Amino acid sequence: MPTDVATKTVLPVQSEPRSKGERTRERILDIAFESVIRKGFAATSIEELVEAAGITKSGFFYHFRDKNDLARQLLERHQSDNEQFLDALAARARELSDDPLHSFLVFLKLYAEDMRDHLTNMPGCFIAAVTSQDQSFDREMMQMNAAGILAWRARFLAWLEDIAAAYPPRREVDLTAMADAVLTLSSGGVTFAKALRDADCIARQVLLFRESVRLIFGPEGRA
Amino acid sequence: MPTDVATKTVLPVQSEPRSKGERTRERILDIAFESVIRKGFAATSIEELVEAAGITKSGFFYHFRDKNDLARQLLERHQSDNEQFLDALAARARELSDDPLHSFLVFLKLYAEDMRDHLTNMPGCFIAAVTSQDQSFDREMMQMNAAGILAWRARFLAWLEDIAAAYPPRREVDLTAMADAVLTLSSGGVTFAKALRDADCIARQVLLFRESVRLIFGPEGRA
DNA sequence: TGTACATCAGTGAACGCGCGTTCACTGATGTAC
DNA sequence: TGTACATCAGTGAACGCGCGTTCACTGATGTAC
Repeated sequence: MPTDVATKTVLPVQSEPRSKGERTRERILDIAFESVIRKGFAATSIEELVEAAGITKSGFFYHFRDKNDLARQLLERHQSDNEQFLDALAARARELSDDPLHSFLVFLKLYAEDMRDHLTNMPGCFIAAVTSQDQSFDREMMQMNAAGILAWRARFLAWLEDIAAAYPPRREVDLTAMADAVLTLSSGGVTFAKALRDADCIARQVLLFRESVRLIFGPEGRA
Repeated sequence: MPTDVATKTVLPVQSEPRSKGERTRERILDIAFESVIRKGFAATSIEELVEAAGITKSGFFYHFRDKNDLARQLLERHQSDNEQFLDALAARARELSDDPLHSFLVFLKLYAEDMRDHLTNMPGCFIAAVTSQDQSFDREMMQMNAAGILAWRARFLAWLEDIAAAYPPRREVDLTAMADAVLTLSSGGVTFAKALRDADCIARQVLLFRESVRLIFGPEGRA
């Protein structure tokens, strides 16, 4: 079961003895995150959040300056969780092989398997939820979101360049597009999976992509 | 310029002399569609729609039973527009070649080029907008949405099965995932493109997918 | 160890605004005889 | 060709509800001396 370790890293194991306020704040964020993914940000009311969290509305405003601040904190936390998640998965993959192509293929396999289990806690879904409501947020939010996406791109692009150096593909290939593909597939896959109520969709997209990575860089794709 | 024809079919050329009410209704739908994609459905208010359309709120309720009815009509129109769009593109592609693989590759090329131009009027974006707000809609909406997606899948799956019959791929390949990929890429691509303000993203994803279709079924992918 | 004060983590009541929705009415256009 | 009536495509005013936000206050916990 090589996925066990990766699986656990999705929820960072922060067992720090946080303060009461901190715990409440995190609880609100948890509830809000789930609701934003289910219904979107605009359709998520503060009233329902505080009811679910067991506090009053004023309690909410003790932790968040306003609703936009909630969005900001939500995105911030999601991005750092995601970074940790990717780091852990990539580290595990690299641990198993020094070869960049091989470890990338392992990474995609781990990623796909993880997607199968955690529909909610996924990279693409929150980005999709945020982006699909673009104009409701302020510029800062959109810049944070874009920056997060560019970080994904940079991370995978570097990896792919390593691969391309070791395994020069026969045909010219758009490495940036390949780097973007992982997130694109996740995001589109979540949409698909939600609409069809079939969590498997994302994993299958990732595995299909994995297959084409293998074809592009593998012996079949080379001269 | 082989895309010219395909391009025009995005907006069905219905020049029927529609009634005044019909024109107003369509105008509302146009404005609403654009706003839903920009901000999401919940964040789109009837008030702003009627102001942009130049009528009063009561005028809106003459054309739509309630806000959910607007969503339903929006999705209905979008789906039929999309079907026409795909039909036209597929017909054009098949016209150029009898070979299923070749015509599919042509189709993807036309599709990619079309995506480059029409960020707004795209397949994936509305589905993403609708799906990301799942729980705000009634069951009927979600079933319509799922049905539309399954129609996409069926259409492409049939095509891919034709291809696989003519060009048996060496490795076992998940044809359903491939069929879903077109829409997944579009949907994820729009999210990506919007977040990064770079319309090219989608086209590049589609072209990358096209490359892997070529590899999977092409001479490199076969025994 | 006890007291004074400060900070934390909220409560409770009230606010005004905008939203979706309703309802009685209307002027323009279409149809029957 | 004119009149009576019906339908179309809306208007205008009002509704109540829920939303995000504010503000004065509070009981529990932490810190200084």
